[in-house]
Amino acid sequence: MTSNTTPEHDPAELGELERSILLIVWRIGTVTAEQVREELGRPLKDSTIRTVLRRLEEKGYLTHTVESRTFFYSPAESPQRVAGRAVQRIVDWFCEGSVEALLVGMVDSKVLGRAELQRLAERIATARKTSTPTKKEAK
Amino acid sequence: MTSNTTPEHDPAELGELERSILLIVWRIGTVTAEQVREELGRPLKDSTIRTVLRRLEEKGYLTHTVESRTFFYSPAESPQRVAGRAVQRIVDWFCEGSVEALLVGMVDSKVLGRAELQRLAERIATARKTSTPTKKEAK
DNA sequence: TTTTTGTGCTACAGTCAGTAACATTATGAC
DNA sequence: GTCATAATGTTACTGACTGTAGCACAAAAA
Repeated sequence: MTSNTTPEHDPAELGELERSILLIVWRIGTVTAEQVREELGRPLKDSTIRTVLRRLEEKGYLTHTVESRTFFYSPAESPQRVAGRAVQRIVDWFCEGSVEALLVGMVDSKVLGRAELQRLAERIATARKTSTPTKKEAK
Repeated sequence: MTSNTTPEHDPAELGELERSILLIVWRIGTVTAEQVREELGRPLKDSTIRTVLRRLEEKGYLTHTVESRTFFYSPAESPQRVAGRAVQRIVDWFCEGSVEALLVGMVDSKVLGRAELQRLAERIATARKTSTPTKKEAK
């Protein structure tokens, strides 16, 4: 089995608060704990926010840099990429690895219509690589 | 507020064992606890299996009928449908509701290639409605 | 009526997210 | 140099949920 240890973080394993905070970071781009606290509607203690930010980093969603003793957190990956992997997992678990089965399921459960699917596929297929270039490095 | 308890089960909130068992039910169609135990490789107590089956039913994944005191569990929904909703959730959470963004993300994170996407879209768009009609009743 | 077989309830340990207090340390003011 | 300030590091508690199972009870079979 070559011990395929590709734990890679697991998008669904996020709690409500974690997700809220992650969304904020994704929206704003780079933030401090204080900023996050202001953005969140809820009155949470400073340490709470920082704990969650740390956990998000441990889980691989964020990275941080230090600037004169202050932590600045940034996304480690674009939301789309995370979503993409999340979907991969769903495909593996529930569709026996078949993306097609998944797409069928999406149509089936009204997540998107057939026509829409085709239209999007078309658009994406012909799209330039200009979409969500999290990093501009060309491999 | 009218106690908006629309928990709707949450595909990602399944544990390992729960998922294993759910997969078995999906594969076989209708099973008894005993059958499940045999299918599972692991040596688990009977009560364990039944507890999990019950929880899966509570969560909405399974239903059961009783036949002369024996429980027969069946899927409440097709895996594809469940997967479809799971994806919907991902779209809502990570892609701000844009399925397109998700598809882009999938392409982006190599879950599927552009060409493949288009091919599948084509196929699905022109497919018969023959896919997984879990229930044919229209409510 | 005794045995068997299957279910109904209850429970306990482990993990994890939500939440936070308290200790520590680096900065800058005086 | 000392003190206050601001930020981080450490640790912890609670509740929910999953894995796992024991035990009492009822119905069917022997």
